[in-house]
Amino acid sequence: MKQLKDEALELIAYRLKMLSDPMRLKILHALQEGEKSVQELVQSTGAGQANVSKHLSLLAQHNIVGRTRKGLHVYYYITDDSIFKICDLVCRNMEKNMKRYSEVFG
Amino acid sequence: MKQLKDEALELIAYRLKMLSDPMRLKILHALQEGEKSVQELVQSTGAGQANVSKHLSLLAQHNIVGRTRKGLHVYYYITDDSIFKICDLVCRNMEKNMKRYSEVFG
DNA sequence: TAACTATATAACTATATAGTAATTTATAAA
DNA sequence: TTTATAAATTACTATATAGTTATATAGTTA
Repeated sequence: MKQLKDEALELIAYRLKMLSDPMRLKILHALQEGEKSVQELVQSTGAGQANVSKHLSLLAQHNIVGRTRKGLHVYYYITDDSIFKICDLVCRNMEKNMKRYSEVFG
Repeated sequence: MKQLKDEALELIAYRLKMLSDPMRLKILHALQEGEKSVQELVQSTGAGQANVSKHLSLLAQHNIVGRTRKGLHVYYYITDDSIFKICDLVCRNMEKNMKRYSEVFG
């Protein structure tokens, strides 16, 4: 087993924290279709513009998304696909738990 | 692409939140060696007893760890191995970013 | 029973952060 | 230039939670 230093654990935790917010996941899920402007994301998520911008800034800082300006619009796109693998893992495990739960309790 | 409902995103986020804390990761990492008592975890993590207990309760609520009492001691063990796959994914991606960073900035 | 040990819980403090409203910055077009 | 629009930032509020101290609970042994 690999011995992880405290510092490494902090980095991992900090990165996972990026993914542990429903609105950020919603944004990332929307970006899975392809790059989108902030406005488009505001519409598709139903969140406020400032809020979406802030989340996107965070995600960009962590190299989870990238940005390109095209005229007035700034388009964001996903640069780290591992996000979706992580979500899949979580989903599969939740399903497994549900299944076990229903087996035990009928 | 699978369309995820808001509720599903909240569940995923809530679960990932469990993994987005350094101390919890430290505890889980220690448990990777095998089941451990609260006391042992207090020692190996250097955290306070109440703090460790609280984190373990949270992890147990989310079916990430299980517990067995043996006399005075309560032993915790991991029930959800996907945690480590998730951490591996995060680690690998951080390495990739580091590499890219050093390529760009020397 | 009483005394002791391990764990859990309650109450509290301090901190982090999601969301919002208002403002600023950046770009485009009239 | 002025006007308009998109995005980012600032300042603020409200909430959640990590950590701590003190206490309660659960189990063991004398």
